[in-house]
Amino acid sequence: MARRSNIDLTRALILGAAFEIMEQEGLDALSTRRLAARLSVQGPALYWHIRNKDELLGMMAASIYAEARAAVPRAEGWREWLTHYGLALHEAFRCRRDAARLCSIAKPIGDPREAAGAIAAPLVAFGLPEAKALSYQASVISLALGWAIFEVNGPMHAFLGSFMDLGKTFRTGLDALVEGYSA
Amino acid sequence: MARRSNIDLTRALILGAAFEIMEQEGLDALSTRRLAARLSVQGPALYWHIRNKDELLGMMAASIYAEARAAVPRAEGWREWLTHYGLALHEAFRCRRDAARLCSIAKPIGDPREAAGAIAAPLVAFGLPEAKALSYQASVISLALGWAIFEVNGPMHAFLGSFMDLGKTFRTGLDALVEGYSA
DNA sequence: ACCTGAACACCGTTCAAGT
DNA sequence: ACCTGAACACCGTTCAAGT
Repeated sequence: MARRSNIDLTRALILGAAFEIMEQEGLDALSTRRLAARLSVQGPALYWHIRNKDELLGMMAASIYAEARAAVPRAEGWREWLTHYGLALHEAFRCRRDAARLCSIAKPIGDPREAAGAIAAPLVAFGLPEAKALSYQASVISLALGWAIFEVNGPMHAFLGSFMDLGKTFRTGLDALVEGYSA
Repeated sequence: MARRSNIDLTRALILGAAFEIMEQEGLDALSTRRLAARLSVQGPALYWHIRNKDELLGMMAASIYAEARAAVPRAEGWREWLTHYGLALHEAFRCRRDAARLCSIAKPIGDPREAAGAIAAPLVAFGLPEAKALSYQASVISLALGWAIFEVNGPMHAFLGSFMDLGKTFRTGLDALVEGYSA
């Protein structure tokens, strides 16, 4: 990635650079000063474009959730969709370094009612009432996030990995959860 | 809590003070310098007793898990125990301020094999094989932690709370998970 | 053995000033 | 409109020196 200069900063540019730092050096290395340096700019310059670091983290988390939703393959029923959504989230939290940690500290951005509608939509399309759709998804997200947090925590990963296959065990739990909702 | 002085520092004293700060001022306020100040001592003094801040956080997390395990009432079968364990964890993560955030970043301390045995014991006592016991508990812990992380995140709590009853929805998910394991 | 003082290399954020 | 320089109030950790 060549060093830029004399190019206007934009929120998209900032978001991209933030992901690059998080993936290459980890969430702890994502400081406003380093981020600015990668954009060939001084630290305070960022504050013209973003309110503060929390807003940036919120944007990053929203982008991760959106990507996972988009990665869910076409399903034939809400059970199948929910399972694949859980798998996609779990994958997203693990493939992008520190994504799980990021999503656990990020504050939501945007309008709740709007977001809720968009989140529930795929399940509502299969005939589930919106309240149930949101309830089911909240648990699936929680399970995926909780698992990913442990898997992404280096020493905890080693700890758990010493007596179980993490991927398989997550799948077993996810299947049990979806199965339980069917009953 | 009267200001101490001229009293030897011990790991127990440090742990207690750390919990006080976390509960009263939040995890972000738990810096080594503040912790030392509360113990009427200079920052570097802590490093004689603990290896570093990570070790301290690990001790705190272990203590939270142990407390939740101890809070589970007598059960008549593994399903009942598992459900109450999930509820106790959820409660522990919510009643102690920032406990969920702490547990999601804390690195495990101590010997894995030893810990695994202790963790699995209650379910093994009900006749479950250790591998299953650990698998079931890992998912219950993940679900409780994932939920708690969202509930404990102020803006996220408001966001989710605007369209669901958090406590009830967690309970529904936990029941579905345990039900699913029974099938 | 246990603690202090001083230092190192950082943070997020603010704000006047520059262009 | 957009960015810089300087500053404020912090971090975790190390290490020689004190007692």
